[in-house]
Amino acid sequence: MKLERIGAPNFDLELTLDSGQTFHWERYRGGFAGLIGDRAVYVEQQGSELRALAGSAREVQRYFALDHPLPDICAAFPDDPAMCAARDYCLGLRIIRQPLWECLASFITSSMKQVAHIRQMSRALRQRFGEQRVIDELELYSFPSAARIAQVTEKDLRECALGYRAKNLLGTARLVASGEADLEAWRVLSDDELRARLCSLPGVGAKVANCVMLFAYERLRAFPIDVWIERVLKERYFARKRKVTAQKLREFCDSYFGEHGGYAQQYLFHHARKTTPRRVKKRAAGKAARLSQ
DNA sequence: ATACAGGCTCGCC
DNA sequence: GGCGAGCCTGTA
Repeated sequence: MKLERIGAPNFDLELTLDSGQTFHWERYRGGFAGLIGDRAVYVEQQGSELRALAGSAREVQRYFALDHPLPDICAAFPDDPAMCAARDYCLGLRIIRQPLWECLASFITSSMKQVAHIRQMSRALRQRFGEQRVIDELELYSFPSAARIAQVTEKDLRECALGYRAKNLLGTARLVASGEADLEAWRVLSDDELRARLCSLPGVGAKVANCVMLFAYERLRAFPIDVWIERVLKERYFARKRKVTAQKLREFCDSYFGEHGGYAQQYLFHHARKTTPRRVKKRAAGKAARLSQ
């Protein structure tokens, strides 16, 4: 393989790909293989450089958001213990720029699923309905377009283990394929208008809409609140409060974390997910089980 | 085995 | 308009 060198200071490839933003990159040789849009890419990290086999270095730079001023963004985080711990843990984690449809579709399938499950569904959809791309000695499959998914049946999607998500994905694919939901045109909308449009799609609520805004539409204020973040916020920012409503959390996040709230969220999220000891989770589950007997 | 996951939606109050 | 239950499936 003949690899191209791409300068990538303040970037950690593995950390970024393992932070729950995207669900299809595979470890390959010393790096990762995946697709950027329709193009197969191999990329590995060597210190502050990437070595890539890709059609275009610009696409790689853009996808991994190497232009984001990461040190400035991190320096502007609120100065509190939870945030500082997350910042130190997540050095080089970037919010990437994904294709709109792929990101939207992936997060529609993510509801009530762990990362491992989401990856399986993504793989099944790609292998059945995507287009094959070969890179080095590896066969990859692109994420099927909305038009392609709009052609298949709910049963086909259920065979990809989507369960009740099949109906939502199909419904949204049809709206996008028909042009009724024009994802590209929505780029010009304000955050609030964009969120409202996204939430009008089947299978998309506030959480999924905020993920798509953050990971595809480059809305760096967007702050998805899932069960992990909710736990972190309640423990670290509302420790003494008894009752914290969803709306209170929402208002707090939007005002406290500010302009780059999405980055703050991703750092808090990843830190919590990777440092919460497994045995604590198990113990909590076991305790609940015993209590219910 | 069986509870539970990185939610959305609908029906009930 | 807030709250709870149901929805599918793979994993621990």
